[in-house]
Amino acid sequence: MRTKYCGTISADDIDKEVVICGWVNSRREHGEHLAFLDIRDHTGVIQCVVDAKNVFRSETVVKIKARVRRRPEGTSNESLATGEVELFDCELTVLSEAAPLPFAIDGHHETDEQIRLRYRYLDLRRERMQYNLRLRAKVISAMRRAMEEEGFLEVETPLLWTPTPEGAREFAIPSRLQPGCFYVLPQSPQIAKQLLMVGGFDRYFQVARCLRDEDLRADRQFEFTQLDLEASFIDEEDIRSFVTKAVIDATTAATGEESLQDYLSEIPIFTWREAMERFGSDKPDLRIDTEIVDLGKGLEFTSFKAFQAESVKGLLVKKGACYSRSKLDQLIERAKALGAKGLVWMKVIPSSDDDEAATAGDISKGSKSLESPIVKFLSSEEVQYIIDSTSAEVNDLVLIMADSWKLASSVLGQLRIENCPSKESSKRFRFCWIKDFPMFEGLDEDGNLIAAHHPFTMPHEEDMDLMDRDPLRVRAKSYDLVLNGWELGSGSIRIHRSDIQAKVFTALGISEEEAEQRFGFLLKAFSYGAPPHGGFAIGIDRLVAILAGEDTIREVIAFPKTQSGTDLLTGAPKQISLKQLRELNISVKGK
RNA sequence: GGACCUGUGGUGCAGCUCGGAGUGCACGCCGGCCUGUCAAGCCGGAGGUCGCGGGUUCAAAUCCCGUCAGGUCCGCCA
Repeated sequence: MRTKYCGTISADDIDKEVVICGWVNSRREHGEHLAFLDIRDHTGVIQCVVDAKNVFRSETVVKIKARVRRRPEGTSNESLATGEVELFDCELTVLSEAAPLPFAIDGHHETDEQIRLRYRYLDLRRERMQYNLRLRAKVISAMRRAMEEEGFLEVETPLLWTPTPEGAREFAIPSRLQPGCFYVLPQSPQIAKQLLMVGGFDRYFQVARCLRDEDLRADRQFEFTQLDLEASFIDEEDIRSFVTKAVIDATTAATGEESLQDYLSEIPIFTWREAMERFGSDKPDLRIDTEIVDLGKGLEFTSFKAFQAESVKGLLVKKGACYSRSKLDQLIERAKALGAKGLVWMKVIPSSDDDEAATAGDISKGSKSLESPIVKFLSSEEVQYIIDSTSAEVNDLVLIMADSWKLASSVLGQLRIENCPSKESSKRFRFCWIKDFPMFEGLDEDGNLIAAHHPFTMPHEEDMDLMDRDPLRVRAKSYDLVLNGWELGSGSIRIHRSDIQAKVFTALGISEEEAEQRFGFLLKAFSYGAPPHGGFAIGIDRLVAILAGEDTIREVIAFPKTQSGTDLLTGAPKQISLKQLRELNISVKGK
């Protein structure tokens, strides 16, 4: 039907006849005998010279047979890739007329997301979505290639799976042939891929759709896509190297910048404990340089009651001394909203000769003064210690929290993200690994431990003896991949020995009968010779969103749902007919 | 389940604090003019349940209550 894409026509085509197809992007009329139509396809735009009777409304789909010529002297358009040439002698066929559009395709102003989603097919025509979805395809393609180069085999697993009540809420699918019974859509192919390991496919991967019936967020949809992988006879480092290759290849393919390889290939690894200590988060944003500082040592014997806590930590806010009193009050409120009892601030200001404020105390060397509601409760050594530990300079602000280790860390970690500037640098993509997560998160109402991951995660061998004595200190052989403060994926080495599995089930308060009922088929599979194995899953939507510079994964999904789980384009979810319900043996209660 | 933000011709915004006639800007749409524009330009026109419901008031886009939709977040997401 066509011989050329619009955006690819160049001076090389001058005097040639071409046939193009596309949408009317814009038109400029100059009277009866001269008008310009810009025709657009996904490659770009080309100007066609026509007469007025061949002018059609924007977004009309046309086919144009025409000749290419150099534009007349002085009329070329340098801001257009095809701006040197134009089509003339146009034989124009209207393939499909367009009604006036609800919003403009050319993105000169933002359109409300609600309207974009209602007319998603129009939104998809826009450059932003064209770019994002093509970027997504590049990323997935690069990942597939990376996995295949490492000897991984792509295997599909069922969407209609069995309920394994744990973790995320599942979507249930009623069975027509087995009345009253349900399949569920998989939260992830976790168990299926472990069965593939038992089945001897020792390197598996899949671009897998996962489904979780949980509340939606900017980085969470009901359905999302993972690069899911699992391998046998490997250790943690092997998994990290497979995943590293996949994400670096994907990033390089997406950006086209080979130069990124150098810093990307050295992904730092933090233990969970270390990440919490230094960044106050298990998904630290490394684009922010500032780290949380432990002040426990120098304040060990402080007489200031509020600082007599399990943990005292400080956060330096560069140039923060200019914060107003109300801004500081907001910070304290924010800390309280995050669960803190309080927050102490300390401004470092230039010392002045007529310094007489009751709240200000001189520190040594005379160049710095402090302004803080609590400085009078601290010794000058303690104050100096805080200044030195945080490397605070004149015009900086120090935030200090005394609380439990976990709370002090996580609250300052959140304040770090909200108040400390991230560095503008060439290192746009800051990956890191977090490993050695705690095996258990805490206790539930019944006093049972709560698994931090799924119950098949292998504990560290050297922590096995803690399982009975101090289970909360047991570290798991699990690892997360983090990019710019987003959790990109996680994985673990799995338990393949029944004695360890039994211990973990016991710790979690899962009885033998219950384990048998929930995962019996998996445990049975493990009894017939299961290889040591482990794996990982990378959130592709999140990765692509970050690579595309988007704030939500909806921008990299063709047809996403709203926060309340509806599809504004189709109107789903909808009621189904009584006939359908009868076939499924389902009756619906009124609201 | 909870907190906060948004909702004004087809689109994007202003108007809301301090109530006074649906007032304004840009784009689009319709008609006219225009032979080198390129987000063309010029002239004219049409287009509104100010999300919806209630309340306060002589008077509500504006203040109050409720509700719906969209978003951000908490809870939730092994």
